[in-house]
Amino acid sequence: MTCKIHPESYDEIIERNWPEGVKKTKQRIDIFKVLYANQEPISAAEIFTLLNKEHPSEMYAFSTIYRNLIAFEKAGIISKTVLSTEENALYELKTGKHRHYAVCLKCHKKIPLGTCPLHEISHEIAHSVPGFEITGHNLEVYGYCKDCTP
Amino acid sequence: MTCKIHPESYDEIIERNWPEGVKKTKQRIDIFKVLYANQEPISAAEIFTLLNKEHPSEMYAFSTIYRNLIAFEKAGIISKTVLSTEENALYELKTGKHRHYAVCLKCHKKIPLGTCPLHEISHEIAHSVPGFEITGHNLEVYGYCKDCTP
DNA sequence: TTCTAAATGCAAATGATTTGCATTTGCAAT
DNA sequence: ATTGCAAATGCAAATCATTTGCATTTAGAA
Repeated sequence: MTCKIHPESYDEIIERNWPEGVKKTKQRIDIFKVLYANQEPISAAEIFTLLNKEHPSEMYAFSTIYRNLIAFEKAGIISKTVLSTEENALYELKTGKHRHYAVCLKCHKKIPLGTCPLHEISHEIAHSVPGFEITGHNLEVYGYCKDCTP
Repeated sequence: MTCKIHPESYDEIIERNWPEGVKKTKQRIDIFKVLYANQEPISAAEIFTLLNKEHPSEMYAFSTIYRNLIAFEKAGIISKTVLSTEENALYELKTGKHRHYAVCLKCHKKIPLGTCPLHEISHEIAHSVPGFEITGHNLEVYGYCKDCTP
């Protein structure tokens, strides 16, 4: 949570959230910034476009972006999501609690569900597949957002 | 439901389930049979392998399989599922009610959940994204099946 | 400042899925 | 049954997201 009286600089934010054992490079810092600035999960292609638009002189290679997204994911600070309604995988900084989205089929906006609706019924789900050890789940709600109601 | 006294032949099953306006070809019928015989959702690659193993003399092209899966999906008799834990899209004949699976991360077995756990809480979900018109959802539970518990 | 393992950029490889096109086939009208 | 034509097929080539190999650059420890 940003504080109005002592606003955090990116340097401070990065300092405080940087994962242990991950070398700080210009590219990684810039990818982190894009993820931090984006309130929605974002694709590698979008990160690529943003970075190369923002820094027209430099080059941020696709492979670098993918490799670093994998590095961040392994380090545990971002999560990767694959949605059946999106052609690309999406990445976002972890917020502590896992999150699901309502995805607009038209404009592709992603609206976070306030809470995980499965949390309260996790016992029943576990009960319905006896002998199966559940380690996680994915949920994707789709339809049309307020601006795109057909 | 198959009847023991008058077991249905594939011909009868196909006759009764064939979608309106879809031309019957050898390849389509064989793809249908594979889908019908499989209790689990199956990938295009698996269908390809099964068909070409079963009919070594003929050739079932990948493109034909994909095109016909699309045709069946458009005709409304199969559903396509994209799981974040599987590299290929999966297809299955529709059973009337939609279904979700617990997917084993090791052996990739898919165990159907008895009921959709979201059905009973659909109001709350809808309520949590006001103004959003929900048209569907995907749910994927993953972990380790009884034979693969680590 | 020096050194080395790790990170980068680029181009080429991958792997699932799609598409173009020439040939074949289902099936409706004869 | 035969014919005709739109639709379906097989094949190869194209896509498109993602990954990988390799020569070069760079972060950061010594």
